[in-house]
Amino acid sequence: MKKKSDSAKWSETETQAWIGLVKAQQHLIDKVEEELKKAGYPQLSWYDVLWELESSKDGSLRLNDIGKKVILDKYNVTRLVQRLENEGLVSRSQCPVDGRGIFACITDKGRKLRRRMWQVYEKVVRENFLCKYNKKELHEFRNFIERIQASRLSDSA
Amino acid sequence: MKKKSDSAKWSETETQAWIGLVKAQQHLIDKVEEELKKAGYPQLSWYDVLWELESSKDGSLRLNDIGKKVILDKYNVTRLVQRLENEGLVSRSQCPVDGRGIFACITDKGRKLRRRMWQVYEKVVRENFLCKYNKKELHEFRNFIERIQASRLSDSA
DNA sequence: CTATAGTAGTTGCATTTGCAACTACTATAG
DNA sequence: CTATAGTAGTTGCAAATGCAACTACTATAG
Repeated sequence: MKKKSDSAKWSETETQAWIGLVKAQQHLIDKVEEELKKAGYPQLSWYDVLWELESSKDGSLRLNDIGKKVILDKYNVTRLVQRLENEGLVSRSQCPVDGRGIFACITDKGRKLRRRMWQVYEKVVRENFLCKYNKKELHEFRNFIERIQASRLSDSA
Repeated sequence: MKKKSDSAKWSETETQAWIGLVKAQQHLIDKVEEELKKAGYPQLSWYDVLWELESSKDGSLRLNDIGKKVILDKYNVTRLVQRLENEGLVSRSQCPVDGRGIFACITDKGRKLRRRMWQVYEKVVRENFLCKYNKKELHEFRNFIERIQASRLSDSA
């Protein structure tokens, strides 16, 4: 009557679901990156930050909050925002209420770039992912995915 | 009667499915990496290569084939295998039939490490992903994922 | 056989990331 | 107010990755 951690045995379905998930997502992301580069645009991570800024009130966020939204360590946020600033895509400013805080604010140039990158991004995702499912299926798919998220959110709570 | 690329508008479900997929997978991978590190083991990419070797005939593969299996550019394969060799986890040898080819062959030490890493890896995936679904759901999930893969395979054909 | 194109793998250089230590500020305890 | 702990952001150094140029070999064309 043993039952130690021979949990090590996975069924075919389990393996395929996990490996499939990893490989499929990697492939999709690689494809997006590839197309962005081909079009002469910067990395997806730049897009992510620009997008978060654009969807925020005032087009600005504190570096710390950017880090949470795009899941990036703080030192990487510092540097990414630095690069964005060098390209004139965002501007930085001190937080008036918290002396430690730094705001990044998207510029017009940043907004324009994001919009152009979106053309490429959205096309890849539509043609390689969204188009594979009809409305009902996509809904189910989203529900499946949400279950993983659920545990993530409660983790950080 | 216009209909240019204002494909740019996504439904809520589309957005959530895509963003959810990306974030969920990123979270899962981060979690695996975190636990591996916490346990004092190397990166997931090391595991991937060791696993591919171990599941191959003779425990060996050509660098080129490793690259295809784990989706890594050739220069990264060279270096990753170099690191694995430095740690005594694989050994390298010339391919007898193709003078350009190099084989990497997993060592006993490599097999042992992979097995130990698997303990950690499998636990994270089970507790954060697999456990969210029953048999039937997992099956459906896999089928959803496979559709993305389908296009990937035909790409490289 | 010779020339030419293609493939496998490596390497130098620049960029990006991870880690740990650091500064500067805020929050809490006394 | 002072001390102490915690948070936001930065930076130096090491490791990893991307890119392009390179070597060495194989495959094809003539």
